[in-house]
Amino acid sequence: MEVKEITNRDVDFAKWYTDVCMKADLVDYSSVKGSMIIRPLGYAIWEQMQSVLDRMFKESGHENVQMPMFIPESLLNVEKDHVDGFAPEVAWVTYGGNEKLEERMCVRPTSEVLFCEHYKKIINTYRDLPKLYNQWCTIVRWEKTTRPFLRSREILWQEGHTMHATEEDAREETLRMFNIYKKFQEEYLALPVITGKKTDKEKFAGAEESYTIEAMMYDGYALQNGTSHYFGNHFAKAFDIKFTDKDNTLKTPYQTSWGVTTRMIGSIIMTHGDNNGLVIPPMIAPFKVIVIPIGNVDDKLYELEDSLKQAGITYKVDNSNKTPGFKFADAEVKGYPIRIELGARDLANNKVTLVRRDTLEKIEVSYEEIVDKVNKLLDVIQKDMFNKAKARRDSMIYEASNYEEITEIANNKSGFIKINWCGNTECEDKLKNDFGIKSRCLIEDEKVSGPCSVCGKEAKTRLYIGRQY
RNA sequence: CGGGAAGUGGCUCAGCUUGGUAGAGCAUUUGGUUUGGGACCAAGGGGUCGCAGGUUCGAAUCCUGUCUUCCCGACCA
Repeated sequence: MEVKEITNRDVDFAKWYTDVCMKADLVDYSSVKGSMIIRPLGYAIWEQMQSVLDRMFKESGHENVQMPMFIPESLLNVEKDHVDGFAPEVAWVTYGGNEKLEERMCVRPTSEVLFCEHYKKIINTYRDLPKLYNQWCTIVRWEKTTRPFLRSREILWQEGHTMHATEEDAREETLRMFNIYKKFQEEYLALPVITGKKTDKEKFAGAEESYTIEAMMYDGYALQNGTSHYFGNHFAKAFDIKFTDKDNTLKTPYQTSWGVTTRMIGSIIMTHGDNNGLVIPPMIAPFKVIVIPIGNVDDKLYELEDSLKQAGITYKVDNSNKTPGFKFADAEVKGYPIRIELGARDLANNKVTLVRRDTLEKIEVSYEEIVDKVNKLLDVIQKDMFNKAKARRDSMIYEASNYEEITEIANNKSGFIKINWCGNTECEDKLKNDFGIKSRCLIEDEKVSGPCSVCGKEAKTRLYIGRQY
């Protein structure tokens, strides 16, 4: 075991990020570009995310299924916008063994068409609706530039695909899942996310409306952390999915899809991490506590383990023969929310030392009150992490009412900018060409006052813009 | 996919210019001493130099191709 130096976060943020991924043992590279090996700690974090989200999905009536990983070319081609959006980045299978396939198949980049093909078979009457399916799987998108968790070719995710009898139901579902994502990321991941509708230019290929969860990283860049799409009945029409409604007429159902990926792990790293390494929010931490025995304290250690188990607090013990200093540093790199220093010297006075990972504050408590203090501290850490991230995010949101102001901010600051927008794609293109800045999402709860901050024509809406990963 | 940099024990790197058959630190193993912020002593093990061709009597070193990683850009979750 080795704990290595981490690049300073403020000197080289990109390198710092990679260092944390590698040195906290979250991932490793494989021999295939963009296909990451997710190591035990990284995967354990994903499993935590999965278990919470899966419960939320099931509580809201969804069922898990598993779809094939291959999509015949002709099936992918059924919906035009969809193909156009994904064709450039799909991987193709052309041989089965030694035989060339009659029709090539892509490895799913997303599974809309597979669900539609299946829904066509199983949806006949309004009694079959809604269909609320989800699957946990991997998808493949042949990205050119890849980075651990942020952009890979093989992506571990969850995709929900639902069919509804009415537009209202489908729209409601789109927002329901959008809100579940938002709640999950705020409450569990301690990410102060910005949420809203995507502009037409930025919405999902084939969708009528896309809602996005945008997190702001430490460096002010945005990371799109989840999306929920309302499809209307585009796909249903393209796939000729029909059902007999109560009024005995044939109708086309309405569809949604929504997904989040292991990219959320990247968000946690880049939002909460510091120069000592990873900081995992307690609610999602696979192990809430790391116990570091110092000297011979075996009796008390077994006792402590029993109390932690009884209290349902997940923990690890570092029993290696490294020096305490080494173990402290290692515990910090890996981001355990609380470290318990169980030392002979403290115990002689009936004390132990708790150390918060988020603030590195050391707290002396009596041996008897450990479990109680740990439980309270976990709550405090979770809240403090959210508030700290929110304060930082808020301090990096700017306002611009005209193009000079946008230019000034874009050239000198990092973060999101709120602007007025006329609704034309040309203005988005201009921002992208001039500054590499893209629309994040519409701001629907703010009134427009003044002209479009880009072109000066009449503004229709408020808009968040910002650079992204 | 364009521009740049780099691939040598597990890790970080030296050696390459001027070809002669691989070296350091850390990690690791064993024994011992240690233990409250990245321990110490001693003795070991481990690589044919990303991969594939080529030049040569001889290639880590020169040439070509390719793969991977990092940075910048374009594209995208």
